[in-house]
Amino acid sequence: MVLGLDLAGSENRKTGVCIADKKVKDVFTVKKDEEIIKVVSEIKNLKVVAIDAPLSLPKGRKNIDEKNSTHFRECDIELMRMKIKFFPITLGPMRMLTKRGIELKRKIESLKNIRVIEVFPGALYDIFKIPRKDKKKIFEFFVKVGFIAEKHERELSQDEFDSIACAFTAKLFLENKTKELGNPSEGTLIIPEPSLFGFI
DNA sequence: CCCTCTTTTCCGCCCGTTGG
DNA sequence: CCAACGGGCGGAAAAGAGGG
Repeated sequence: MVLGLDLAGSENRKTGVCIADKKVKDVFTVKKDEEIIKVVSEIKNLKVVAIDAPLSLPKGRKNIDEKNSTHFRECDIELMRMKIKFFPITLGPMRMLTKRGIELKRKIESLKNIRVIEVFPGALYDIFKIPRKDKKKIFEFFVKVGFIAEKHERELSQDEFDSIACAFTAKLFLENKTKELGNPSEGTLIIPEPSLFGFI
């Protein structure tokens, strides 16, 4: 099983959660870290947790709040070179999200031996040429690749779609269909193998 | 629920200047 | 006279706060 999390920066906002293996089993939202930990601990045979949030700091930056000119990790620079747009981790609310992501990764890894990876739905959408905010197109893509059923009883939110994108990236990761950006000693970002476009 | 403002950074584009 | 370089400006990216 894999778990996709579209992490919010604050516990007052909704975090998208997607539980899947070959297909999506459940999609919902939660708010507190405590609830996320509960979900993680209850899933049997959980292999990978894929989180949409920065899970590391650039080398040369000890603290996220420190004001210095280091704003990017190697994986961020590689993303930039691929012309995939994203917000720097030092931008306003992103600082909060980064702190929460790093802390959550630590909590999950201390819980049991689960691989926690950083992912980015925006990169998945760009690689597969789906408009990032077009829920209809995103839904159609996941139906086409056989990850979700054609009918869903409820309209899903953007947070939930993003969590599905995280879970899908985790599934590709287990199938060795992903690319690891950056340096493992600093922290890496897992994205779908770009050459998959058109073959999936 | 929705909208608007703010945050940081880089890229792309246009225009002006400069040097060959 | 024209190409090449560079500076300035606008836009885009994710998310929270605050107000409707």
